[in-house]
Amino acid sequence: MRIGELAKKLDLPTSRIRFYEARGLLKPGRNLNGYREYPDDAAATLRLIGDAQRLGFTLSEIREGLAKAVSNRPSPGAVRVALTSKLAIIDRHIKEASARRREILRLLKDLENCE
Amino acid sequence: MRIGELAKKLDLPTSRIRFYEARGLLKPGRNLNGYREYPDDAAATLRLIGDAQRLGFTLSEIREGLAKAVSNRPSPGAVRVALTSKLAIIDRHIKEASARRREILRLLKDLENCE
DNA sequence: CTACACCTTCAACCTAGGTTTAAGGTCAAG
DNA sequence: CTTGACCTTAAACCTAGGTTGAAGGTGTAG
Repeated sequence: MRIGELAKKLDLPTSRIRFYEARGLLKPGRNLNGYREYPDDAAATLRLIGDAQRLGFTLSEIREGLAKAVSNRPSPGAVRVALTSKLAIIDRHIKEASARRREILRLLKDLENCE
Repeated sequence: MRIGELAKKLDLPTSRIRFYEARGLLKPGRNLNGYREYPDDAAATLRLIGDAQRLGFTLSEIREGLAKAVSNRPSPGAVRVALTSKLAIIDRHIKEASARRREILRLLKDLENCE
């Protein structure tokens, strides 16, 4: 599959797919004419990248994860460590956002009292 | 007060204070020698900027808010609109983070079952 | 007079995650 | 042979929020 078809299938710009490759997340083969040739599972990899980003992983972290996944099949332990540390980050995130939320509610309440 | 003293008082680099000025958030006076001279309330303004950032406002939004605050005293209505729309953004944020959290917990559970 | 701390500006650099543009190669159809 | 769609690369540009460095002025103490 060439890059245009892959991009269309996943509805993302070709530039982003090349960008991920530049960041080391993908390593497509090449046709005789130099065109990138993607295996069928490239779509799944790209979806995985999107999912991981949504879970809060950076492209560097995803690159490392993918590298381990291809080399020596990731140990469930390593995956658990990664997920657990990300969970802690998200928890902190939620706590901070909740604090901001309370603060804004307080400000809105103050505002009511002075109108 | 000069920039160094102000920076020390708030424990932030002078570069950041100049950066905020470049973004239009501060407009200090100048001494005869060209040094920036800050009124006492500059510290409060800088704290306000920090608070607003923590509440999720961008520097542009804060600049607009400060501009309205000095020109024609912000109407409580305008402030409420700003806070309410920010509240909606934070709520969405929290919802998304919670969804990510659940997803990670699910993955961790799956991991337990396959160990 | 010399040090030294403090101040100035402007421009370059940084991370993160991309998009846009320029210049050019490939390939099938008409 | 030309046109158009598709592909290539490198480099520039973008937002957001800054930091860093170079080159030089100011002010005070010894």
